[in-house]
Amino acid sequence: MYRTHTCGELRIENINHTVTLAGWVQRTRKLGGMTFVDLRDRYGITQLAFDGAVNAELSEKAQKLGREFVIQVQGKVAERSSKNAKIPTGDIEIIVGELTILNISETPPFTIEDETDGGDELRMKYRYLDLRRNVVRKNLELRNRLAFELRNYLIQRDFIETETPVLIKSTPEGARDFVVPSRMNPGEFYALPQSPQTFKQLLMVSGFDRYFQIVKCFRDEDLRADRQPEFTQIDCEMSFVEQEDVLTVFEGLVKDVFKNIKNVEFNEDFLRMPYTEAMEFYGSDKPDIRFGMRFTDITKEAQTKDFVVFNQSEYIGAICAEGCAGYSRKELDNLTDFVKRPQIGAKGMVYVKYEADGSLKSSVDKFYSQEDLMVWAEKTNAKPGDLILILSGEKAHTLRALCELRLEMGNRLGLRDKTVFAPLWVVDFPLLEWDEENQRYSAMHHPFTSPKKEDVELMKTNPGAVRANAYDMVINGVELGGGSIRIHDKDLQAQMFECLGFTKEQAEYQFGFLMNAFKYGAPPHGGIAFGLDRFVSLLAGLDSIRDCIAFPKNNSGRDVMIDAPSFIDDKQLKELNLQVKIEKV
RNA sequence: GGUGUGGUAGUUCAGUUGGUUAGAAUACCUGCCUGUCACGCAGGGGGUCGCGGGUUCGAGUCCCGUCCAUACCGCCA
Repeated sequence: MYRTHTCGELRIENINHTVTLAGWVQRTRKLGGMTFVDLRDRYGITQLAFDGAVNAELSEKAQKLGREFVIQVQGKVAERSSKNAKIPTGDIEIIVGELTILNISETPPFTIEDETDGGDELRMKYRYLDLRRNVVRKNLELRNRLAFELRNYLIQRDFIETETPVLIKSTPEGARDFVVPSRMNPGEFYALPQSPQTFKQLLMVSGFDRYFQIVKCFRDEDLRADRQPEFTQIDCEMSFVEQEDVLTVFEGLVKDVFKNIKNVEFNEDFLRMPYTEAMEFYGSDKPDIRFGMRFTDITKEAQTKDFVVFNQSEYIGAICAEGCAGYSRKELDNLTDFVKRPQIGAKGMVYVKYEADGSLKSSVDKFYSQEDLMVWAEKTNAKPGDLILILSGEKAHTLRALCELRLEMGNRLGLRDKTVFAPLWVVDFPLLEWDEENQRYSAMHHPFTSPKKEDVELMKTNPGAVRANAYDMVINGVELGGGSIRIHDKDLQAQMFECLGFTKEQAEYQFGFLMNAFKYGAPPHGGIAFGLDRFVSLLAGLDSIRDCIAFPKNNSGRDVMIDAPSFIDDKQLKELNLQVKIEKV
């Protein structure tokens, strides 16, 4: 038996017990005669004590232990003469009688501490060492807990977890597919699923009624802090439901999870915000509503004088930053530079300071009188002491820039507290969006999303105006999940493909199996999928989803630990009937 | 594909206007130390300044190119 206890469980009650522990050497402290070793495992740290006066040979052996050696000790639990209140096992130590080195270790390239000295790149290369650190392990424990709570909630409500294939068919819609060559079918490729979308719909046709799956999905697109090429979804689908039913079940799930894991209770129903409202007042389809600072459209009020910049703008929008009238020229310049960055691309920023004495001072005083400015102040609900920030230009761009400015001001004013959670549903998304590049409509959500009944007629006359039965769950500006009520009628599905510019033949080639299934009694159905990685990082307050994934990819989609992707040898290529044109390095 | 930031000891970083032998902390090694717990004290070893080219009497520092990392934009139904 390697151990009788873990390194986190011995307490004062265990005094005089003879125990065996095994773990990693966190650190040794040599004080001449006495030697102390911190022994670590997943559960904690226990101090080992060696007295040179009692057993010189054993003490010498202990002094030679290096960091991260794997050892086993047998000894007696003793009360410490000087206790350590910082750790749960701090009242006791092990007076070691036997020491076995199970494995030696090279000195690790970074310290295995909560505050490690290792940088991100190094930690990824030695991820197995990084995972020994408490902070990273705790993220994975939280992930496990979340998955448990989700399964628990869903299974209690008759959802069946069903696996769907990973080797499927490539489709041109949506994200770029990862593809896998088929050896037995020369020249043909599987694709890895971007989501199990069509399979879960087929399960509804099969009568499974309530399905879920915690499942890996794959998208071959550029990465971000919150985007990995393979990521995990909580994929769900239900039959005989309308939008309201889906929102109720999954609002319940989110509430349940927050209560059980974070002890956070949402007593009110989640806000429902139409897409158009989110765009108009937050410039985003995933607004962070932990704070206000909604946009005010002052286009009409601002186009009253000879200020050419405003007069040539399609849209002029303002936000009111409470208590910021005291901002210095330097701070305002800094904000202006922020919105002028190429990523945001505003041409400039106009400010109006509503001074404490009630006067108004702006960067456009040359053009506008106090009375003019007061109209803006009233419209934005500004009070003395507030600062009004104004951006103008082409509407969509300006809304987006204003969104960034609002979030930046939220950060500066400390309004984006990671321990506060502000959930909402964004609803009534457009069914389609115009794709400039391909000069056609594409599905905003996906091609299986149903249009609102009252908008179906518009599909022929004004497709861009059709609203969908689609919804996103957003918390703190993070799109946690999204879904829709699907099309279950083969004719409507055919019409949708037509809207997307598919020929009948293309639709048949890509999705014939689905439309075929719809011929055989498809029930009304809909569902939702949550991003598990984003969910965990939201709960843990992480900046990147990488920190809650055991073995994540870097910014270029590489696994720097195993060094993937990599070239394959000529024999493998030949079997797959593939030729690679790029020279191997 | 684009923009910004970074690359100097095992590691995290500093390095002034281009100027002597490139520093600190930490880790590592040696010695001392019987109640430490981020132990302490003394000493020591450790550098392709990412790579290539250029300017210069002289480049870690300036210029050009390139690679890598990272955040964002495009992209991600």
